Amino acid sequence: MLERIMTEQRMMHERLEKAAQFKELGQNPYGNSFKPSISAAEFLAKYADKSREDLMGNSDSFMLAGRIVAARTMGKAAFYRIQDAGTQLQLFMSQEALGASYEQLKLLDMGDFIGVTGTPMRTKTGELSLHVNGFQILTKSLRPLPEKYHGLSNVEQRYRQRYLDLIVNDPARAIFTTRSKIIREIQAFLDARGFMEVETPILSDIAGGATARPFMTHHNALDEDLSLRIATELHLKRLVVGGFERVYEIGRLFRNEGVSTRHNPEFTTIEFYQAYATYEDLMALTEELFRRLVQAVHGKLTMPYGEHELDFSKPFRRVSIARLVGEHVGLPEGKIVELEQTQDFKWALEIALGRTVTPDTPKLILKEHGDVSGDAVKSRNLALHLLYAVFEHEIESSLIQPTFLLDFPVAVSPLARRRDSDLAVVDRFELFCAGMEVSNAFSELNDPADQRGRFEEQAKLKAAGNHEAQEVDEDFLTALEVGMPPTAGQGIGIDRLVMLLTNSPSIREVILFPKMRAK
RNA sequence: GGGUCGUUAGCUCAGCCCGGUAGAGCAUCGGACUUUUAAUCCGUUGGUCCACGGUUCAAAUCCGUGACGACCCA
Repeated sequence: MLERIMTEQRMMHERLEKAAQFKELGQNPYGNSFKPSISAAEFLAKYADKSREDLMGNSDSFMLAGRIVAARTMGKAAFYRIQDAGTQLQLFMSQEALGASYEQLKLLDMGDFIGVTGTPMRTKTGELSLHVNGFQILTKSLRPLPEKYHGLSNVEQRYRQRYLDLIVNDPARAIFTTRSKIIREIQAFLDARGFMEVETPILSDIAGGATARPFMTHHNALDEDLSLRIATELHLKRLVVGGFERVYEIGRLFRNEGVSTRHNPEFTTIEFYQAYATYEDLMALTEELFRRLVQAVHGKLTMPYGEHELDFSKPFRRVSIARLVGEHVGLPEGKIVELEQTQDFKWALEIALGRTVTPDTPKLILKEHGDVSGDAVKSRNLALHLLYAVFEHEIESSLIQPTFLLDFPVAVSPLARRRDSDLAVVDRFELFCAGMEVSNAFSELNDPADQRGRFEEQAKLKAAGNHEAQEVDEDFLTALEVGMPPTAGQGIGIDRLVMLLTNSPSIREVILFPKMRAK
């Protein structure tokens, strides 16, 4: 009968049998009464500098627990290896020390959790180990672990059964401990500067604060359609209106778009807002923050990403969109300066043709702006929008070293403050590293009339079929009418930041449970 | 949304071109072994070859469709 059933089921059957045998011996295979007296990491640290001779006859007794990840039986002695919170410890089990219970080793399998008592020792080859004089089953594992040498490399299974990945793949585990550390560093950095961490709604009447298509849902009792937030921006700014002058939120956002190595439908950002600050203040703050993070993760101010070496030690480059495009198409310096100041959208169009993501992108941008003739600000806004499209398609991915991108057109910045000296441009920057946008910041728009106009522009786009455009958020406008102090705000994509700092090529490597198609 | 590649034992993979009884290593199970490090040695079990359809005397293999995944592009 047993011969006919599948391997894994047969293994499970065998392991259930062993669990039953433990019960017969009076040991609960899912008991909960074992209290370790030391962790594996602490144990190893405690005796790290003790030699084999030092430890001979040592009678310090410890209780440790962990999952069995290796077992080598040599007859009357055996070497086991347990993993406790990511640290592995070798156990020396001998018939001499264990007596009759040595036979019960046969009831153990890879993956079981056991509790052991024993004394420190060093083996012939010098490995610090625990000389075990007693053990008990803590949790019987019924399913086999991945293969010990090749481990688990099937990417799909690594993501779907992340717990297996975490058990057997140390680098995967390290990414998530680093992720946690990065978030803690950011919190400490902001807390030390008087910021307060807050939580704002995920369920929104209107999904605003970003250009993205939201997920829709419905509240039954209220019979209301709701969307999941696509940004935390508008709520955080309401809090600045309310007098919390330095706030931040680390939170999950949801955007109903494609899945790729850089996009997961739910992802984490931090947004922070500081009253009486400008985007220039935030550039200085950002440099400081990124240096601190790189230092905390790598212990120095340079770090690898893919084939590149990123250097955070020098002041980050600050450069306008127009200058990068001018350089990209090979304009002489004089012309670049001219392009940075340009109101000549026909010139910009000439440059943009054939250099955008689709051939008709420039056409669509022209259409969006309508007739701008005779209006210097509108013409300049359009020109810079066209150049921005070139940047996105041809230049963005080549910004390897930390670079602040400046002089965004109003058209692509519906929530940012206009520059006093240049009304087509907003006081905004984006930070790029390793070809990725990792941060976006600006002096906030707090003029309710201007904000209403920008919302209305967005609403027009939405009505014309752009699912990513925003709606007019009357409640937010009311808040601005009450009055928001001059403020600067910044958003940082935590997932991309972690990708950057852990040299991970895919966002799925830094999200514990990335979205996979339902099976 | 498009292109390329992939899906075979619990895991890691061969086999596919060129159709002919389903393979290896690890894991499992049994045995030997008191200092191993992917322990070793002897033996053993284990399969809806992603699914469906087609071609054929015969399909893991050739063809088609679909599912899922990875990467690249949008």
